[in-house]
Amino acid sequence: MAETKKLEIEESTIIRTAAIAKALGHPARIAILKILAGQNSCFCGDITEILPLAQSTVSQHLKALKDAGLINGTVEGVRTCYCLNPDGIKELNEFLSRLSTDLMSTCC
Amino acid sequence: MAETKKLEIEESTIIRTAAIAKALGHPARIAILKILAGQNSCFCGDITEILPLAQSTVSQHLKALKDAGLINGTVEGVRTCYCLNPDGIKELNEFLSRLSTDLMSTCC
DNA sequence: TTTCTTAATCGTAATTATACGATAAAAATA
DNA sequence: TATTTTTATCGTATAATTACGATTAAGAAA
Repeated sequence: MAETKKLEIEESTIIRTAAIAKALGHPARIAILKILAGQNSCFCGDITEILPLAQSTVSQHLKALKDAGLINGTVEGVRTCYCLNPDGIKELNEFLSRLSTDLMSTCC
Repeated sequence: MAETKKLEIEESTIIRTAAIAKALGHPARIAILKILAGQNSCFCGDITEILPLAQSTVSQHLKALKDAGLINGTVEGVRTCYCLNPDGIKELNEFLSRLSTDLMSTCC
C-alpha cells in the first residue's frame, strides 16, 4: 500500500515534470520566458515586435505558458500584462533540478 | 557585430534548450530516463514490461531520447543495451539549470 | 458616437507526435 | 537448417502542434 501510494505520487510528479518540460519545448516559448525575465512585465504586442511571429501565434504561445502555470496575465484595459509566475518558476526549478539530480547521481 | 554574434549564440542555446525540454516533454520518456537511471543498462523489452505501452511505441520513445542525445544504445547481439548518455545528461543539467537561474534571478 | 488599438479567438492548413499491429532483419538457439 | 527471440521499422490512424490571416470583443481616444 505504501508502495502503491509512492507510485502514484511518483507518477503525478512525472506527469507534472513532463508538462513543464513540454511548455519549455519550443524555442519561441523559451524566448518569451527570457523576455519576460528581462523586464518585470510585458504586453503581447511588445513580444510580437521582438519575435518573427504573428500576433496570433505569440498569443497562442502565451496561452500555453499560462496553462502550464509558468506565467501570469493580468488585463490592463485593452492590453494584457504578462509576467513570470513565481510559483510556476519555482516549480520549474524544483522539478527539473530534481530530475537532473536523479539522472546525474547514477550517471555522471 | 559583437551584438549579432551574441544573439546567434543565444539563439542556438535557446534552440538546444528547447530540444532537450521537448525530449523530456512526455511522461513515458521521463519514466524511461528514470528507469535507465535506476540500473546502468536496460533493454527495450524490459522497459516494455514496465510501461503500459507497446514495444514499437517504447522503441519510438527510445529513438526520440537517443536523437536528443540523452541516451546511448549499443547493440548486444539481438538486443540493444540502452543507458543514459553522461554528456547529454550533463548538457541537460547545464542548460536547464542555467534557464532556471536566469528566470529565478529576476522573478523570485 | 465613431474610430482606433490591443489581444483573444476562430477557422484553417500543414506538419509533427503518439500509438498500435504487422513485418523485417539479425542473432541466438534448437 | 529451422525456429525463436529481440528490436527496429513500416504502414496507418488519430490527435496535437504550429502557424497564419480574419474576426471579435473590449477599452481608449477622437
